[in-house]
Amino acid sequence: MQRIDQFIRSLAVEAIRDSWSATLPEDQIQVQKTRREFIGDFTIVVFPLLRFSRLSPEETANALGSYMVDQSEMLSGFNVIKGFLNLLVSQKYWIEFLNGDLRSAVYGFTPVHEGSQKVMIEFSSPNTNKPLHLGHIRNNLLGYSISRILKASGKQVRKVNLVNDRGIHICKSMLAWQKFGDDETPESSGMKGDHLVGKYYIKFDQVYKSQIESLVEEGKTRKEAETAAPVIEEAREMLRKWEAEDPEVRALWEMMNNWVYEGFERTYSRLGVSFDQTYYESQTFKLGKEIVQKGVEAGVLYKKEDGSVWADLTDEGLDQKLLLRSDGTSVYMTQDVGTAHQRYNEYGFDSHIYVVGNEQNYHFQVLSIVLKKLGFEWADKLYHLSYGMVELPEGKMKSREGKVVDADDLMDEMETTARQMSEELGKLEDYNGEERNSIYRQVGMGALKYFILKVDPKKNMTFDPRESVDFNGNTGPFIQYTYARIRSVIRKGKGHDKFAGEVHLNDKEISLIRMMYEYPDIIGESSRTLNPSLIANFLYELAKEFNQFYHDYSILSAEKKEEMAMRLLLVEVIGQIIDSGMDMLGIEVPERM
RNA sequence: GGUUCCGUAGCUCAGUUGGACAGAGCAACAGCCUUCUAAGCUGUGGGUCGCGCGUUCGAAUCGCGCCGGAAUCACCA
Repeated sequence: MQRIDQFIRSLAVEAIRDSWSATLPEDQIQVQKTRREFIGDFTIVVFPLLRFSRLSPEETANALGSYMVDQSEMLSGFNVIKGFLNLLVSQKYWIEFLNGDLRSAVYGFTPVHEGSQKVMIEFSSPNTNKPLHLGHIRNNLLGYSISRILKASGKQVRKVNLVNDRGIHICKSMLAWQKFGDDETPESSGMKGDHLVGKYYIKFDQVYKSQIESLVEEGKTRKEAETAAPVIEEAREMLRKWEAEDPEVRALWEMMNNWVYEGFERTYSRLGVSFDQTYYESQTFKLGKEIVQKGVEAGVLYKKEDGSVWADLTDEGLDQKLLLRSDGTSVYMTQDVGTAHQRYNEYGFDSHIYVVGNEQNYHFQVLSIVLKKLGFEWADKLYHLSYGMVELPEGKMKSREGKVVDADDLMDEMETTARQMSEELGKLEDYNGEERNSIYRQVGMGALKYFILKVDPKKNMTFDPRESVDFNGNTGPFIQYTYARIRSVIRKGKGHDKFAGEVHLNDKEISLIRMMYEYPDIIGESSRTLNPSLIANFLYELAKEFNQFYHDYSILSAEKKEEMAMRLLLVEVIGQIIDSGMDMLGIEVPERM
């Protein structure tokens, strides 16, 4: 069915040509939806047209309005307030739209086919020395949701994870376990593997700090003490052994990493995220060296006397960036050059998104420039989705001080709150334990996910635990509740939903249809800007509008049969959109709650 | 200091390409369940959109300059 806003644009162009002999492109016509406080569906702003009409704003709007309403039966009327022409769309159009496009289960979605654009998206990217925390949750939820949104807008999406499984930080946990662990394992301690390893990471830090203090007391400067503390020297030694593939160190490393992976797997599965492919840094950290060497030969990079390789970025307003250490080993940047190259060759992406916090803005800025310098024409296909930090009401999270919100604990807490709330309301008493638990899980996770995804990714956000467990207002459970209400009505209205199209829509009904009319644009915009919050806020508005409708009008005891059938259809498609929209946020919706 | 990002109600956040008196939720107060799920709905109060200048018929939105905050500028990742 023809998009009515497009139609309005082209009709307006026609009107302007006929009335004032001016030809202008359609995108010059400003069409917006009419604000709530005025009567109408779409509004044309006529101020920009005054130079063609050479009339007052009111006269221009009136002339345009009467021409357009005369010409088309899709428009049923208009009114003019100041320089704004408010157009009414005919009942017929909205009814056909409801009975046509909106019925489709894939309304708003663009199908993916073989030739569709290929997008690779990297997210999560955890370190294997400690469990996941709130910051990782934002990363994972964003990455996963964006992958869903891209898919919905017709992209072939490949989700990848890059696990940072090697380096000095891992050695710290390993060393502390070796020294103080007494062969403790996840089995023997009953701890989740990632938490167990994290415990030794903290243990290392405590010992390290106390050693620094002793050295400072002995008269060393803090800086000296930080490099000379015995325990850090041991960790460095362990890293050297790791690099030299010392069998003992490698065995320990593998054992502890596997504990972590098992723990991560549980956290991921609970979060509902998954990957098509997982890369491990231990397998990719040497990549990029050859490319950098070629860059030196080609003269776009330069080598210092000590053998280290650098990129000179002063042309770009930046400084020098190291790409290979003097001992010939790679740094993070080198590795990313290598993995990007490898991924492009293997997958041939049209775009590659890195979901990484804004603390790495500089890194990705440099990465693009370096790749461009090296002559890769796909350098501009890389996109850093830079999201803001998650802060607590009392300030920043500090992982070494234990001032973090642990991912697993948080999920537990959300589910517990959902359980308490539900038990208080007592709505699921005829469900068995398993069914109830499933709903507590859905609601708890829905609250958490929505709370995080409703915020614009690029902004820093404050996570207030008190606020996050509030399930009223602009929250995931509010939308889930709306869905459950809808499903309940649908179940009761079965058999009364044969809608023929002979009906008069009231303002609330039109308003709902008009909101759903926008859904494809919302998906498009959120895909273009990689911003799930647009969908979250759209769903909230829709749910709120539905709840008002639900309060003001009866569906199952509508006056006429045809009206009831229309309302059942209307409500069903609202439910479908809530379902498909929440699915893009990675949130499940319950039949009951 | 350089670069990037942010500054909207007491708090948390919306506000597509500039458009009609700046919107929600939470918190506070007052109402609405013998009727489709009250995790809902309705109402009241609450703002110099950080400040100033400029562009424009029109600026929370665009430009410049300040003020305030965040991140980053390692032979760490």
